[in-house]
Amino acid sequence: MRTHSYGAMRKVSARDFAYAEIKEQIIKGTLEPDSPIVEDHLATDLEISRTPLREALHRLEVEELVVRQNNGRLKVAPISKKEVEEIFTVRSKLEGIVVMQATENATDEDLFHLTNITRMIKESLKEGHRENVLVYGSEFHSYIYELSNHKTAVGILSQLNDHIHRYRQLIPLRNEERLEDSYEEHQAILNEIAARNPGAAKVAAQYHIDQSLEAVKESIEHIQASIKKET
Amino acid sequence: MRTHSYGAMRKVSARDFAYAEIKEQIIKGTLEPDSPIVEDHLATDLEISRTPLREALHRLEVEELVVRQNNGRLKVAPISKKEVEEIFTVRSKLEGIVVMQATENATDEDLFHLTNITRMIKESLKEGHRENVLVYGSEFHSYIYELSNHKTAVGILSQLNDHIHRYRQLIPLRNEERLEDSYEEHQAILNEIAARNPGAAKVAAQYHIDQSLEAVKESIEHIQASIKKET
DNA sequence: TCTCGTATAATTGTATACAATTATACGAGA
DNA sequence: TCTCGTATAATTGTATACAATTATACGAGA
Repeated sequence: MRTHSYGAMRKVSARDFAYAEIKEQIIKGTLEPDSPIVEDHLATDLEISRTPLREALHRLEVEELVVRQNNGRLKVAPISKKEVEEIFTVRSKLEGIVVMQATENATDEDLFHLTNITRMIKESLKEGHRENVLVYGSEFHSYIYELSNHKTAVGILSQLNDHIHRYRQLIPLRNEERLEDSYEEHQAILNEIAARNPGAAKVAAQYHIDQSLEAVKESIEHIQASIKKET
Repeated sequence: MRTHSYGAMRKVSARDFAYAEIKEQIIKGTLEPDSPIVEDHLATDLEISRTPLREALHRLEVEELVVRQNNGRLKVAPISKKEVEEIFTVRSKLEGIVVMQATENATDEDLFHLTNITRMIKESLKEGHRENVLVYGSEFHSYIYELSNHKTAVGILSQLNDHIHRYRQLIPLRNEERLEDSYEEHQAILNEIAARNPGAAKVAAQYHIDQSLEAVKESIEHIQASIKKET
């Protein structure tokens, strides 16, 4: 097994290493949708034995990034328009819950931090650093997740976001203005949190997710031929 | 490994057998909250080897029915009031989504079936078969899950419901009238589905879940001393 | 050439052995 | 008696061997 040795870094188990590695490859698209997974090959690639690998694969199967076929073999999960819609629908509601809680828990310090992140998004936009816009956008959401202190919703959101990140990689956004709209939506969420208005913050958060879904759907429709229809 | 042999029954893997068995024991309370889990003992009990057992335990860990301690050993997940509240909050939103979809998909036949289930709940109530009230109540929800055709939400709901069932086992309901109120709420959901009113059905479903939470919270407060506070 | 059957290879599922880690028992010394 | 240290036992993590299942290759017969 490949070992990194960053000073006193906590040694990670072969299982967790495999889980993280395979998940990343699926999200990045290195492992393409529908491509077959053979335990022995993957174990050799990752330089671990099949025992911890199987535990990692089983988890990915439960999380539906990997699916089992009728013949008992695994493959990388296919993508489907219906699944994207479902994921965003659920995500919208959960982000609503989480933002509402975060609004109630936010201290002035937290507001300051969120304001800074939002400013970074704006500047990245202005300077055309599209990559950074996404990075700070994720940071904005993550910070709100932490603030919410809602372990159940956040746990589910993390899983859903893995899937969403994969779709983002696989389906290039068509609408060039989406990033700017998205910034405005973040700003709106922040404003409502700052105004200590949980209900309005919830609405703003849900609007943000719903708009993201619309953008993704539009992109999907453009390349629909290559996307397998929901089974 | 214990094998059942119901005719041409599909042979289940040791892993899935262990998963189902342990989960049931946790939900039923046979395996009590916080009790330690030792792989070797459990493997011996279930008459399987540690390899498939570990895969099952890992899944239960991801689903948070089992938690890992700092020393690397597993124990049955503790229960906490905060967790119940979180689970019900999320469940409320997801049931809303699912009932709304179900309303849109329901055929007259489906309505007929739901009406029958509801009637069974009513009769079980009248005859004092409290056990059956819960059974048909679950059936009511399951049928709506199927109707919704919303794989993502239903998958999450199933996991949440495992936790809820455990709380139900561990925390006896205090409010004797809850079952009757619950029946009325099912009836209300059914009425809105029959009226083909997705929005109203959603509201009715969420009200139902929110009321269930209130009942559970009331019961918890009564035995609070024995319940570990959220960490 | 095409279809089918069968031998062979590939793959998954499970048990087990062993190394690494952590807990426990217990005696020495105060 | 109490505390600490150390030997021993218990436990987890991983690799590997093998059995069971499934896919593949390939030749015989039409």
